[in-house]
Amino acid sequence: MVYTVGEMAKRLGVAPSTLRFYDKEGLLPFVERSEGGIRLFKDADFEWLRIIECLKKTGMPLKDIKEFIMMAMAGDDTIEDRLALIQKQRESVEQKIQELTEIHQVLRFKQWYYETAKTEGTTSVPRSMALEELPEEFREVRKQLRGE
Amino acid sequence: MVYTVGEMAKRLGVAPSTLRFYDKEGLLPFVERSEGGIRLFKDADFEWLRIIECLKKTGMPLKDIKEFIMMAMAGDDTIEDRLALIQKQRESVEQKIQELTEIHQVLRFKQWYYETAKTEGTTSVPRSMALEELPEEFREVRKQLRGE
DNA sequence: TCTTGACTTAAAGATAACTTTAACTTCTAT
DNA sequence: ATAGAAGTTAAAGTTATCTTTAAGTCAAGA
Repeated sequence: MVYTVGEMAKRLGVAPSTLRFYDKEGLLPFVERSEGGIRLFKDADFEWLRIIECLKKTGMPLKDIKEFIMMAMAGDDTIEDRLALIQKQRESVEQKIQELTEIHQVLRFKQWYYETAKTEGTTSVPRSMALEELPEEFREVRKQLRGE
Repeated sequence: MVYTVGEMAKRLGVAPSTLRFYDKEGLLPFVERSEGGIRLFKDADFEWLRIIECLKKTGMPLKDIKEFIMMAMAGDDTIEDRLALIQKQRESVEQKIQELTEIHQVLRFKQWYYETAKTEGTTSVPRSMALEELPEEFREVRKQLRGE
C-alpha cells in the first residue's frame, strides 16, 4: 500500500506541509518518488514517522532527530550510537516526568489555596496562614515558592 | 530586602533581559521603581516569579500567564476564575505526564530493540522477530508503532 | 482530451520567547 | 566630582517549527 503526502498526513494527523517540511529538512530520506516526482509513502514509512513523532514529543530538536534517521540509514555500524541516543533520551524523559510531577504538586497546592480563598471570600486567609495550619503535604511547596 | 533586575535574575537563574522582557509584556505589574526608574524587586515578588516559572513549565503561553497575573492584581473578585484556571492547568499537566509515560514505554522498547540488535550484530533480528518472541511488555508498543 | 483536485518547489510569512544592540541614565564608591 | 558598573528603553535580530503563497505539474475520471 502506498500513500500520497496528503493521505499519509491524514493518517498521522498532521498537515501535509509538515511532512513536506520534514522531507526538505532531510528527515525523510526513505521516502521514494514516482516518475513524475510525487512522494510515495509506504507502510514501513509510517513506522519511521511514528518514531519521529515520538522523539519530537521527548523534546528532541529536528536536527537531532535527523541525525538519528541518518544513523539508521547508515546501517548496522551505528547500532551502538543509536542505543546510546535512545538511552539518553529515555533518561531525559524520566527527568521531565519528575519535573512535571513536582509542578503538579505546586498546582495542587494552588488549587487548595484558591479553594480556601473561595470559601473564605478572600485570598488573605490562605496567604497569611501559619505553616502549621496548612495541610502538611503543602508545607514544603509553600516554603519553596516563598524562597525557603 | 529589595533587589535590582540583575540580582533577582541571578536568584532565579534567568537572564536579566528575560525579566525586562516579561515586564515589557505586562507580566510584572507588581514591580515598583525607584525615583530614577530602576526596578525594585521585593521578596514577595520572588514568589510571583516562581509562580510564573511554574505556569511556564506547564506549557502555558506568556499571554495566558499575564491574564492570570492580571486577575490576581484585580483582587478577590477573581478567585473563582483563578481557581478554574489552576484546575484546568493541573489537568493539562496530568495529561502531559500520561503522554510522557507512554513515550517512555516506547523508548524502553527501542532500547530493548537496539540492545538485541547489538548482541546479534544486526537490527534485522529484533525487527523481524515474531510478536510472541518479544517481551510481552513491548508487544502492544510495537503494534502501535507499526499502525496496528 | 480535458478538467480538476492534489501534487511539486522556492520563498516569504507567522509565532513565541527571548537576546542583542545602541544610546543613554542612574547609583555607588572613592 | 567623577568613574564605572549596572540600570533604562526601543528596536532589531535569533531560533525553531511550521504555514502560506505563487506558479506551475501530475494523475485519474468523464
